[in-house]
Amino acid sequence: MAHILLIEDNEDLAFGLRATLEFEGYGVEVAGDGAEGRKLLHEHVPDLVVLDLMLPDADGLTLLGELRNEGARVPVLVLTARGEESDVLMGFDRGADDYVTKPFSTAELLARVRALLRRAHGPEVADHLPVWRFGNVEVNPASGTVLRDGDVVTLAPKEFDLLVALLRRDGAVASRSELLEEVWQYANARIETRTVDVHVAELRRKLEVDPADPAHILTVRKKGYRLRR
Amino acid sequence: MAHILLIEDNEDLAFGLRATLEFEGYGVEVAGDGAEGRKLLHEHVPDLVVLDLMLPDADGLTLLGELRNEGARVPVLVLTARGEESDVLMGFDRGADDYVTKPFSTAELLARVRALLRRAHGPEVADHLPVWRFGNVEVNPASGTVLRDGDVVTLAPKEFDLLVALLRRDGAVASRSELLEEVWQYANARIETRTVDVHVAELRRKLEVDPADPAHILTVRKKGYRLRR
DNA sequence: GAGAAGCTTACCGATTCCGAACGGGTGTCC
DNA sequence: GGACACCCGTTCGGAATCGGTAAGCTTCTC
Repeated sequence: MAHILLIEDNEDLAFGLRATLEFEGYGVEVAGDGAEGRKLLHEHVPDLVVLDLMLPDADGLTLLGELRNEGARVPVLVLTARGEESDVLMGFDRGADDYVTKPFSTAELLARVRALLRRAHGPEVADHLPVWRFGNVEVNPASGTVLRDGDVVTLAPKEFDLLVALLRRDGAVASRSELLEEVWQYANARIETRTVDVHVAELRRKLEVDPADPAHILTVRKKGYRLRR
Repeated sequence: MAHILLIEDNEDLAFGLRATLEFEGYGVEVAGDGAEGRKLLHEHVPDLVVLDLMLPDADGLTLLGELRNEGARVPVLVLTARGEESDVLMGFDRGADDYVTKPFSTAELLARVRALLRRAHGPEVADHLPVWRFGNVEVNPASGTVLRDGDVVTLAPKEFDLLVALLRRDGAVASRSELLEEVWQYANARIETRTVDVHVAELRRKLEVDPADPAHILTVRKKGYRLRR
């Protein structure tokens, strides 16, 4: 999993970007100002830095200059407001690898993130784990997040593991004992428990349009459960 | 295709297991004793080993111990007779990944084979089950679904298992007692029940164009039933 | 100590199963 | 060809099984 350090003082924007990047399967750390960013950079070098130039304290350009003076080769993607072209040029001078001007689309940002990661690390880092979709649900195994109609759905850990176990079957039936072994780490499970059923019910409640008549999380009588895309 | 090495000294059982596994789409090699198993293991490392603990010569446990001492990481599924739990525990000590106790059902063995392969190689190796067709019917054992003219047909569990049992015969006749043992797990089936007939009738009703004059699910008088593709 | 997560229990409705019974079909023997 | 024995198809209803779910308990975390 590729790790991204996001240095952004606007809390709302930081929150949204973190969610977006995490959902795409990146590990994300957020720094609220230049000082914190500097600290995190020295703790753990990420695979990519997303840096807002308009920071309150030290300001992003200074940080960028420091980084390059220290010889750090981590790719940096700069966020800047439109009409600050002088800033942008200065950013390139000091070693930014790419930039996007606000307001930008999520798709554009992600495309540039992927491009930078691929340039720096090759496709294996940029093209991370797949995102699974079924119906109106998107599941991101790398970040552990699930979206339904674009909204985050909170799943308990076991629920998430169960969902992934079903997804990994790619439509094949998963028996209760297989699931108990895979998700619950039971050894050689004989089924005298309804645990799986109860958790499946909770998944349906959270993810199905009509939990009583599920369209995707299906029961195969006498055999187990399977997930239809 | 996943390759399985079967180490089993009972010829009848070995024959049956080989047929079952091959029919499921696995490549199967059979060793009749521990020495031969050792030889085949060194010639070509399989994706999975199915090992009967009760071998005549060296005995399975020794072989298993040797395997692990050599650092081989191939998953091993152990077959053992019921009531040999001490053997089983020793098996786990020496590195068996799972076990089934005899007598076991075909379905259970296959489920555990799939589970082990999935654990070791991921779903792409485990779940490449074939789809069977006859007439306008398509049977997908992985997802437990049956299509007729492209539409889903709902089969009861016993009906589905019966259909699979007939398909497994690949056109050969299956006697009522064989079917009772395979699908119904009757011990030594004497036929004083019409159960098989009733379920065959239901299959015909759901799958045949003209149930009264079946084109595929055929009666062989005095012998049993067979499925013509 | 409040809340969340996870598991078990218990109950209900629905499906499935299977024996019993009957009737139709088939082969055989005279 | 006719009668008979046997084999198979089919229907039916009670009983067993299976899965959904609510409720409550325990454990763990913050």
